[in-house]
Amino acid sequence: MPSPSVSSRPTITMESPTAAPASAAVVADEPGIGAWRNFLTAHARVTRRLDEELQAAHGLSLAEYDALLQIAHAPGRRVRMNVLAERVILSRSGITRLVDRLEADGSVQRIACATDARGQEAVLTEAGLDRLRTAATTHLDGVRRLFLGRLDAPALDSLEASLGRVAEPLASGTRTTHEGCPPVDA
Amino acid sequence: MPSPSVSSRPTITMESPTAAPASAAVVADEPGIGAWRNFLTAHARVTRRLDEELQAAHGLSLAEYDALLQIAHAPGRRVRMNVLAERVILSRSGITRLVDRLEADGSVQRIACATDARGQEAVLTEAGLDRLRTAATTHLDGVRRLFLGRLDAPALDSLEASLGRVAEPLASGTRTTHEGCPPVDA
DNA sequence: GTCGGTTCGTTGACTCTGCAACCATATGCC
DNA sequence: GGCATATGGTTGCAGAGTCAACGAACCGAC
Repeated sequence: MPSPSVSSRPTITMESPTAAPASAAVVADEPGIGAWRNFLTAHARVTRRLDEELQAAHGLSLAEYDALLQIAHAPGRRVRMNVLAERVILSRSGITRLVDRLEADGSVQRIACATDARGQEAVLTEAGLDRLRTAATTHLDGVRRLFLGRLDAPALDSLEASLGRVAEPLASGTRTTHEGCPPVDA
Repeated sequence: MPSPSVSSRPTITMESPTAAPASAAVVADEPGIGAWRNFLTAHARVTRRLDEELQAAHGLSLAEYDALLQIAHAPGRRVRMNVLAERVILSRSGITRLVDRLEADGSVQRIACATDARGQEAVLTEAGLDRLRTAATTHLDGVRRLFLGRLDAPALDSLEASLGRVAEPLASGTRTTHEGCPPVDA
């Protein structure tokens, strides 16, 4: 996995009034900053751990796992590269390469889109589904242990609502593209 | 910046009882999973945006900003590489390289640790402090706009508490190393 | 002392990601 | 139909991160 990075909290303070050249301090103790920092820290630590576990047990990165999951959820188990990129939150080139890897190991197959000649779809293979299923037990176990298990129901609800409010407005431009190509089979 | 990746939510379901080879579905609608997904999505989207802004306006990545901030906070504005890595949540080699970059642009200087000959400390230069200060306005503005501004005080408190509980237990081994080398100057 | 095991920071090799450029196709307008 | 523009996916390249291996220094037992 890439890597996190935790930040924030500046403001200006004087170290010592008549101090040497090393003068002003930089820290903001604005209210809410604690939440922000914990947000960053929690994310960095938890995802790092989950990624390690997933990698060790199944040779999958979190991003790859997520991609498999997204495809599995899609109707017909196929998704346009386009849409997949947006869901996994990766650039288009990033998705191209990620799907390359998944295709190389047989978890996914690329097919041309029936209605748009420039389109490609990633479809989950049986092998990919198996892979996802077994990986899921590891992953879910980790999520429960490291995240869900630390929080009670009200906290989870509150978290979901709050973070939903944060995430929503940043949804990338209104998607016009349909998630897959039209019904192909019966 | 690296990159996120959002995941989760498996379970097994049959698509259609007597369906073809493409059989089981994978999705878990375990309670709490919504919170987890929003957590991942919110983080991915917000940090991506903040990173872009910081990069565009000041040529700093979020990780670099964070490192500068951590150093600025430390007493004497110097921190052992060691400790810095842990705070920024980067591997040791990652920190070595990040500090390389900051040193190259004059924001930081490396000095030998007085009490431990194998140690190095990163110290903030005046230029680095300026850089941090100007970047801070951009960054803080972004954090307020994209994160803090979406949440009211109780939500922030709850978030801070919840995510604190998540992050805490994952703190890396009890740090014995002191954050900097002993008092060097007056 | 000194010897074995650790810890510190750096380096080399590699992986993953994004950006910009690219070609192919789609779409709207004339 | 024919052209200008936008969109979809891939590719070259560069940036940033990890892991494993390394030398140097520390630390404790003997």
